[in-house]
Amino acid sequence: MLRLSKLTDYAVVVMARLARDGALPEGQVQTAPGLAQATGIAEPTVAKVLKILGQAGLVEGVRGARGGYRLTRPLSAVPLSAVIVAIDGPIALTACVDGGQGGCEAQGICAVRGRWDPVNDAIRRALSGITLADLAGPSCCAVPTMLVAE
Amino acid sequence: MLRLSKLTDYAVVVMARLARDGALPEGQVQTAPGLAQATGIAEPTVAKVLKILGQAGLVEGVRGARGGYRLTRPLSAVPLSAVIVAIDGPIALTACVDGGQGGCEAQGICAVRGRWDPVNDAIRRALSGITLADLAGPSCCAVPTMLVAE
DNA sequence: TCAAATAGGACCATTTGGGTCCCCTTTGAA
DNA sequence: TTCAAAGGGGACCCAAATGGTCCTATTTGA
Repeated sequence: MLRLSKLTDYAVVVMARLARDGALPEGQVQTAPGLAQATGIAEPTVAKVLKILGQAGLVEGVRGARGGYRLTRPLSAVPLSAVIVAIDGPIALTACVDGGQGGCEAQGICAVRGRWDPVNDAIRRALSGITLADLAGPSCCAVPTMLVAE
Repeated sequence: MLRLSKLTDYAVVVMARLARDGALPEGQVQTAPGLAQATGIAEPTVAKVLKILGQAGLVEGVRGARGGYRLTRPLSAVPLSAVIVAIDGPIALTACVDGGQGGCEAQGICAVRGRWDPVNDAIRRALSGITLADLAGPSCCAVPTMLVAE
């Protein structure tokens, strides 16, 4: 189905939510449990996503009591591809592309060897042109209408 | 990694090979075992791929002795997206998009609801602009250099 | 009449990813 | 000084999707 992982989906939702108050560096932080409740995503999962995003530098974690997370950049400065790369790894449609180094066993025969690059580039270009601000939209900062029960 | 399935990869390879002789309708057919040997892909897998491609109308199967498969269109008339859709199903990055009908349980909260469509469109556009001829290239019709041992 | 080849579906095993939990470190507040 | 709240990092388990194989029926040329 050519889908991206749920984790990536969650990451987008969490970051969109994160932009609500503590929009930028030095802004107010939000805790993982709080984000979990606000988004309806299970708390351990939110924590996991935030850890990964932190390692990628997309969010900044503040440790200790009264700690939490904040964005390091405005949503408009975060291309969707950055989130995908952070969560899912490099964008490459096939396993036999660059870096694979001996993955495909039919190298001698494969007629399309080395020709996937234009495809990958096209995908990357499409995903780089869309920012999280495009996904969140102006209505992103509206107050949440409800919280999930359980 | 945002990858497509191996089956799709196989399909591209098989179709590229299929274009070698029996390029078009009324052309010479090639058998599944023959294609398997020519591509280095396991024979049952090749058969499976060809069946799916047949159902999608991308190849035409000829039954009976001396049967086989041939392309229904030249590679230049087959967008990559057609193969992906045939094997993997509709191209949609997230599960919560059109048709999902009640998939996401956090509908009341989700800030990015209904905003993935532009992304999906961008991907579809990128994949529709590339044909199998682009992937196979002029060198596609060169004789295979070797066959895999086992 | 037989053999070759497709058509279709059922089936199993493996892998990948989703999700959870644990312990450690940090740090503000009592 | 102590405690509690929160992030950091990793290990672990389970399940769903996928890859891959096989079996049977049907078709058709020799």
